[in-house]
Amino acid sequence: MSADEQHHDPVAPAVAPAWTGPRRKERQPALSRAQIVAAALRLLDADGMEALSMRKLGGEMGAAATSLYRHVTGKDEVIELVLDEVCGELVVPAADAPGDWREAVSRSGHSLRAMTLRHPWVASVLGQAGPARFGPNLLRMSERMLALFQTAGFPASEAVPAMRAVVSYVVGATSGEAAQLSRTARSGQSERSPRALRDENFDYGLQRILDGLQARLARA
Amino acid sequence: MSADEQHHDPVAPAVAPAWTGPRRKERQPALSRAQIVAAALRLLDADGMEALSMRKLGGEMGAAATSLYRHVTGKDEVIELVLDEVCGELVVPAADAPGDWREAVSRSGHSLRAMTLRHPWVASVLGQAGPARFGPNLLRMSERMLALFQTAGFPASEAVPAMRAVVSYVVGATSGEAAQLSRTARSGQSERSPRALRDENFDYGLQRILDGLQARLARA
DNA sequence: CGCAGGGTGCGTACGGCGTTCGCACCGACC
DNA sequence: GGTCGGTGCGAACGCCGTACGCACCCTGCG
Repeated sequence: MSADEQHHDPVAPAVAPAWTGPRRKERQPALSRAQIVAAALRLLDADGMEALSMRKLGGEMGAAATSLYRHVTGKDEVIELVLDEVCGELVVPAADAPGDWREAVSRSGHSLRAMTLRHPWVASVLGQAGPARFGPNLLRMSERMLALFQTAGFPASEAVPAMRAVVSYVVGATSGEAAQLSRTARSGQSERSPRALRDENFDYGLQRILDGLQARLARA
Repeated sequence: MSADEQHHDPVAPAVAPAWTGPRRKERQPALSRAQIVAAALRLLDADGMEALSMRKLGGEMGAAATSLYRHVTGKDEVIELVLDEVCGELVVPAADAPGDWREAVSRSGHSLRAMTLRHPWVASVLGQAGPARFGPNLLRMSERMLALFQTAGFPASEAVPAMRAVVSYVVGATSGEAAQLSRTARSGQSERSPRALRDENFDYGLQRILDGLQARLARA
């Protein structure tokens, strides 16, 4: 897993040497996997899912669409890679003391929501088909979150459903928010409901779920 | 709503009368809004979201793609209409006695999940962008469900977030299920987790949310 | 120093998509 | 019988994802 970890600067044009001079055209410096992911992320964040096409993605880095296929199997893989990239922004506390689980899960849920609202296209990916295969970042976050429930004391048969309850709520709630957000963004007008109220409503549901899970845990 | 209920056979060439004889081609019998919705539903249920194109939809009823635009503004409207059509399958109990709210909400949640699993493409619509405008069926169901929370005794400021909590969970959980389901269906192999276990896991999360909401209600 | 060979960019092309436009035709109404 | 609104549709436009093969460059070897 995790092929290359270069990643320093995806745009740096092989800086200094005058080179032999590119004969035919401005030869692209690299066009690597990492650069493709960075460019795709730029397009997605700027204009959403429908703005991501292989042609535009190539254009974003001054290359032709078909060149991308040397580095990536297809559009699906690009989306998988970008999704895993932004999953690196997630913050899931480590499972230390059993007593901290509620606060830790709450923070994780808010972190997932915040990431999705920063990158509203994530909702389309998560809500629609879900990732076919989990990337390393997403996998790591899932395992960390599951550990939270396990060390909290949930029996083996309940840890997974409990985690799924929280994640499903966050994904469902945030998908709706992101859709509404990008719709108002497209139509230009200002938000209908202020941010503070949306935050509050989200937290209301999350706390009710945690209440239910906590009660269940106490009864064992 | 529900313009005409002909529908007998979308290919039948206006059976009995010799007619004057269709001069140029086999003239289609009607091609109405209701027929378009029915044909779209057939395609979607059979082969999922990616199988719905205006050309295939036309072909399904023996017509050209462009003919559809006489009855429908575009593909988006087709999807809106079909979504609202299946929302007619939802069962949301009426808000009678305040004490029945938990059972009623639970039934509503299961009904939404069952409908979505019967029509897995619904998850793509709900999870991705959500309906831009609510159709009459969806609107009616939303109002009925909100009434459930209001008569249960939730204060005005909490009824909406409480409902959203339940609906968000159901949508999020079911999207994941539907995606996994259609993925295994496409790849041909049998289901990885048996139906009974999936039902159980879904109900676990739903009951925890209801526990949390019930506790909140009791504290007021 | 020359040359083979693999990696890489890209032009072309194919099939499909949503949608627009103008023409041809039908039934109904005056 | 003539007109006129409604309707189906062929052609076309500009997108899309992707397969294929050619041209080029860099590298490593003799």
